[in-house]
Amino acid sequence: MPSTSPERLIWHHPEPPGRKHALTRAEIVRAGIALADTEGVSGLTMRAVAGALGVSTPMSLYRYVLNKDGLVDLMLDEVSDEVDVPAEPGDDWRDDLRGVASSLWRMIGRHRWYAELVDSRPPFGPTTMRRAAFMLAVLDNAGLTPAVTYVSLLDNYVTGTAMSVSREIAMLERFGIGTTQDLQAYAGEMANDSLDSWLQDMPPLTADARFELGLDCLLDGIAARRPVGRRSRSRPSRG
Amino acid sequence: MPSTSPERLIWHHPEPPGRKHALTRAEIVRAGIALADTEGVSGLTMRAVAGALGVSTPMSLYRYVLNKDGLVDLMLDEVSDEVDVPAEPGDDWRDDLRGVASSLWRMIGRHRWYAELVDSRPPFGPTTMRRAAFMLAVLDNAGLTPAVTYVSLLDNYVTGTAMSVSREIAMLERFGIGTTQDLQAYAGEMANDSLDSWLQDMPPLTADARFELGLDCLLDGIAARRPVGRRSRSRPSRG
DNA sequence: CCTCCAGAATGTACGTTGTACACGAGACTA
DNA sequence: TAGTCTCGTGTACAACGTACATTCTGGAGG
Repeated sequence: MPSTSPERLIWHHPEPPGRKHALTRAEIVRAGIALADTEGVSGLTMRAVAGALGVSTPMSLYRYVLNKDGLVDLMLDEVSDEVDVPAEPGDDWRDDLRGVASSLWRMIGRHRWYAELVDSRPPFGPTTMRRAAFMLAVLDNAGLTPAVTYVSLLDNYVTGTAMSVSREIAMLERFGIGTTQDLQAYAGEMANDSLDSWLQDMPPLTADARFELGLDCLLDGIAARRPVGRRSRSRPSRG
Repeated sequence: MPSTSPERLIWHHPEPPGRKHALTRAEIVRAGIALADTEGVSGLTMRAVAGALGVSTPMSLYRYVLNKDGLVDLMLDEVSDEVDVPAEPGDDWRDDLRGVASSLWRMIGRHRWYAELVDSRPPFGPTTMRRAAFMLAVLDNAGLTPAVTYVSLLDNYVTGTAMSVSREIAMLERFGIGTTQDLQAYAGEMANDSLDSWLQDMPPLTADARFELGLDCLLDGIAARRPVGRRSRSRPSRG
């Protein structure tokens, strides 16, 4: 149906064979990650990455990473490798899913740009797909279906919550709105002022605690949908 | 703590008093919404909005909407008004929350750019806050705490799921990846090929069905945390 | 050693974006 | 009718991604 020819993805472009003093794809990706960690998404420009590598022009990078989207894809997949994914599902599917989701959550805490960028790119990196495969196996072993939907549900929950936290941080940094009083100032001006009383006892929950709470809610809901009398299901092994 | 002076928000800039042949803030916002509906976020440029209004230069708009972020804030709040928010909580907190979340979901379906933009802006529009106030009242009446956390949880779920769907659509449009076979082609190349067997029975669930499923999971989890023996709680009324 | 050439880095340039600034035309007030 | 305020315009700039042509360089063949 799409009339234009499809865009190219970095996964179809292997790194060019290196010579002596050449740049490396890994080096560029590392520099991009470091830059995004410290300067945020808006600081991640091709010129800045080139500058961080001591290279005078951004055009040098294009040989290695295809284009900026390619660099972003590689960065996303690189930090995805920091997520702990067991080799095999364990005894308790809840523990397995909680573990992966929490590890992803902590990774995003170290790389806040991840949540902002992941939704704009197709999630086809190898480590991302490894995580998905693990979660699918866990759900499948537990007989929880539709497994693909649940994986997407959990992944979206983690990144969505991280986005929400990022927005709160940005609100504080960019608009100076952080305290309950600040919020009341805004709320009082424009909205139903019954909001005030709720904002008064805003949750003292940390971001981590809110994350855990929502994750438990989701897992409860998934558990409630487990077909009765169906403890596990085995997959046909493939050659 | 922030050293730079905080950015200005549109909510502090009332519309300038109009004269005869002047533009209107509402007109500009409508044009922006129409443009984003048809062209997507990338098509939403100040020049394009000006062009759609028959105005020769984008600078004309700046008197009315402060800057592009201001326009986006106004657009977000304008379409938020399409969400059905009852005046008062009803009998069943689940129905109330489901209703608002579903209405928000349908609104985002009509304005896909909403999910992409809402996370980048502080949610201080009047209609957005009205929705939050209603959900807080519902949760509070039902004795479900921490209410603010649950509101954020539900809102994030809706927008996060919409983002996920948007990404799938973009994948189809931009990369030509839509069918199960396409996905397998990518998965097979780079990842654990046990993925293939799961992708084979990818969910025939529609986006709407997936949304409902996840929403029910969340509501189940929230219900499971309701303090026993605590049916409802009344708020002190305020002058 | 020198010569040569592919591979690597550079410099220049273009189109697009948001938006600052100064100007001029039109409409309301006196 | 004269003056002032409001509003739309035109020009311009910095920063972005990146296409293209050019220059540099390091290692192989003589």
